[in-house]
Formats: sequence, structure tokens, C-alpha cells
Amino acid sequence: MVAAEATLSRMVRKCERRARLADSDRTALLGMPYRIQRYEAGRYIVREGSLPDQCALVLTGLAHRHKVTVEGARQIVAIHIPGDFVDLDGAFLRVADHNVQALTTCEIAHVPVTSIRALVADHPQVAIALWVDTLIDGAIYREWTVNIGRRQARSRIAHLLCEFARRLELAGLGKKTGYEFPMTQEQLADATGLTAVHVNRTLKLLQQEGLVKLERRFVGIPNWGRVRDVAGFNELYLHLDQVAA
Amino acid sequence: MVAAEATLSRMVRKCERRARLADSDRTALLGMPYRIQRYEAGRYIVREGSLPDQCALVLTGLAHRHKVTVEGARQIVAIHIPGDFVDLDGAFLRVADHNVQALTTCEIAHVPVTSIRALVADHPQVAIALWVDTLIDGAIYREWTVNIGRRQARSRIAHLLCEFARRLELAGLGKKTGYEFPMTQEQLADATGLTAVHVNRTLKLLQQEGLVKLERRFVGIPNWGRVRDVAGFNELYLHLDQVAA
DNA sequence: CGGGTCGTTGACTCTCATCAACCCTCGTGG
DNA sequence: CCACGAGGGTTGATGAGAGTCAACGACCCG
Repeated sequence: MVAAEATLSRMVRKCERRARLADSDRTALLGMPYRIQRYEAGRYIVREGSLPDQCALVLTGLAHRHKVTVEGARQIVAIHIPGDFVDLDGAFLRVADHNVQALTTCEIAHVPVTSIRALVADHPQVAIALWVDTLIDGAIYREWTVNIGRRQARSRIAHLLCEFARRLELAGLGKKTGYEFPMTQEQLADATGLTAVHVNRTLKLLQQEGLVKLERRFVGIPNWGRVRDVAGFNELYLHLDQVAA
Repeated sequence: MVAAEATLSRMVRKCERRARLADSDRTALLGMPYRIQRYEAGRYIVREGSLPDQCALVLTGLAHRHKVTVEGARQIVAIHIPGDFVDLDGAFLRVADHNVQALTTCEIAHVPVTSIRALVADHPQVAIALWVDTLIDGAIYREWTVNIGRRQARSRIAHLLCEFARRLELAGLGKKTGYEFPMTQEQLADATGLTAVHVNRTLKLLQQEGLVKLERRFVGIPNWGRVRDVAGFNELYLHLDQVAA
């Protein structure tokens, strides 16, 4: 499980950016009991309405959260990359209010809720770090609301691509100029509140304009400044500057 | 400041629903230093880009969070009612990524960030309660994303009215059958990702259907079941059942 | 009484959804 | 090695929901 250890440390590194951790905090984090499970693309990790007893942490691959309306329309509300806790909700909220699903094949570390609770009870700085993580998730949700509510398709998709670029870059999993991006157009549609057909046309447009390059499961952003402007992307909400207070 | 004390206790009551608090936790919460300030409707409480040194707690009236795109379109991302911390972000994130504005004339208690930090350091259960509050805010953000991304105007507005009904009811500030609702149609538009004109027409429609009754600053919901169905409203995401673990 | 904010309405436009067909690619199995 | 099927991508025609622009009306408050 060497790879897994390496990725647990990815999460620890993220926590270190969010609160000042002592060595004991770090070792406690790394010492959390967990069970690694592999999920094929499309498999559910958490179901709406369930009472989870574990929290999910992404080790490899991508996972997303989504809800389905009574009419059956799906909305993806968040996408998570390696190192993200997908489901801290599970530790403190009784019942899951949304689904978590593997977007690509991915490895998930399941941590018992009781361990999380014990960990944060004994390590206040870890609690702060995870709380800050929750706050930043909230900030991202807000930006998604703005994106879907007030930007039109072209900007909306560009914005999602910009957000991804920066987050992956920060995690050391890609560059602003290009990164692996395994979402289907239908998933992209569900994340942006559009339809797959319209996403297709809009992506075509973005490519014709030379703003993005798409190949297989790869996105290229040849001119970051132009795309950022088209998207109206301001990375403030990602709180990348966030350093232990 | 008797009224204010009463409303601080409203916040404490909310915290008690979110974590098991000892007497010492309660008194510590009530003992937080704060400065009460009155804001006229429309005044800014927090500005995007600022480095806040206080957190805002709504005592009376309504406040909302919003962001503005580069094109100047405004999106309201959250609305807060008395007893809500509007701005726990301020306690742990360096820079505000959105604006907080008085929606009606309201009274706000400002608590120094340092006091919040000291409070949660000394009272882990209070930290949990506030963290759970953050998690529930996140759940509401997610539902708003779904609302704006996947429901059409009629359902979308109905959904917002349902959410408000339940939240106000829980806070003891209204009933499901009707409540005071001082939002203008333009604000409603900014909260739902629509335009004021379309909100106007849609409200008309909802009234013609007998789903809602609108008078001045008051909303009536004569038949909750029907409106809930039109909205596709499922209150799970409000986590009203949330009780100390 | 006047001005401002908010709500109302009509005419027109445009973005995006819908429906439907077809293509390509890739993996599988005969 | 080829046939087949399924998932994903592409394209066109058409329509509906929502935006835009503009004018006017209602109400409140000074």
C-alpha cells in the first residue's frame, strides 16, 4: 500500500495548508485506521438517504457528488480529486443528503466515523484543518451557484475548466496549460446545468476559438489569460493562500 | 439589550441541536464578546476581498450573501435568518470571497475572530456545533445548485419558498402556511438565477394556480403538499433531525 | 405633490432544450 | 480477424423557456 500511503500524505499536506499542525497531529492523521476500496467508474460510494458510518477520502481517480430531482434530472454539485475528503458530512450529519459516485475508476480510503470523531476530539488543530476544508468546499459551492445561475454556457464551461486546472495544479496532478480530464460531455452537462448536446456545441465553439484543445481525455489551455477572462475566473474563492493562522 | 440577549440564545439553541453542549459550553457561547450594529437594508456587512476580523451573527432581520460576475450580474448564494452565523468563514479564512449585505434592516452582532478561535479551542463541543453548522450551510448550497441548475422557474421559486418556510418555522419565526417575506422580486431573481421580469410572471402564475398567496411582504402557502410537490422539495438536506451525536 | 422604488405588462429575441438520426471508437466474442 | 454492440460524440431541425427592452402603473415617504 505504498501508493496509498503516499496519497494519505497528500491529504496531510493539504491539512497542513489549512492549520498549523504539530507532529502529533500529523502522526495522528496518518495513523487513522482506514480500509481501501476500489470503485469502478459509475459505482456509488455513498447513497442519498443512507446513514454512513465511514468517511470517504479519494486516493486516486475522481469522484463526484450529485443529486437527482423528482423529474429525474441529475445535477453534479461537486467533483473531488485525490487528497480530498469527499464526505466529511458523514462524520457529523446523520443522514446523507446526496450521492457520491466514482467518476472514473478510483481508490477510496474509508475511515470510520468514530475514528474521525476521536481524532478531532483529541487534536483541535486537526479539527480546525478539516473545518477549514469544509469552509472551502462551501466557497466552491457558492461559486458553482454563481456559475450556473449567472454565466452562460461558454463562460460556464470555461470556468469549470479553470477551476479544475488550478485545483489539479495545486495538488501536483496537472498544469494550468493542460491536464487529464476524463469527464464525458454528459457529466460535464450535469455539472454545469446544461444538456450534453449543448455542451458538445459549446466545446466545439471553444475549440474553434482556440481557447481549449480537447483530445481524448485531455484538456489543453494554450492561453490561460484569455480563458480566464472568458470564464470570469477569479481564484480567490479557492483560498489557495490559506495558511495556518 | 434584552432583545439581543434573547436572540443570542436563539443561536445557542441552534447550537444545541447540532452538538451535545455542557453548561460551560453554553455559558461560554453566551459570554462571547460582541458589538451590536444596526444595518439599513442594502448596506454591506462584509465586502469581497476584505480581511475580516469579526464574524457576523444575525439577530433580527435578514441578510444575504452574494457574488457579482465580471459582467455585473449578481447572484445571491445564501439568505440568513435570525440566529444564523452569516460569516463563520471570516473566522478561519483569510480573505472574504463574497459579499454579505443586509436584505432588510437588521441587527447584527459582531464577534471578534479571536474570540471565536479562543472559544472553539477551549470548547471542542462548540467547535463541533459550529462545524456542523458549516456542513449544513454546505448542504443548502448544494441544494441551491440543484435548484438553479435543474429546475425551471416555477419549481425553482416554489422551492425557495418551501425552504424558507421550513427554516423560519424551525426558528419560530413563521409557519409553513405563511410567513413574512420581505424580498423584492429583483432579489428573488438574483437568488434563483432568473430576471426580475420573469420572476414577476412566474409569481403571477403561481398565484393564479392558487399555490401561493402574496400580499405586501407576506407569503401564504395554503396547500403545503401541492407546493412541495411542484417544488420537488425534500427537506432532508436541511438536516432538521440533526441531534447531538 | 413629487420622486423613487417596486411591480406589471407587452413585444421581441436569443439561448438553450428537445428530438432524432448518425458516426466513431473500442472492447468483446464468435 | 471480423461482426457486433454499447457508449460517447456530432449534427440538424425545431420549439420552449427565459432574457431584453421599454413603458407604464402602484405605492410609499418625505
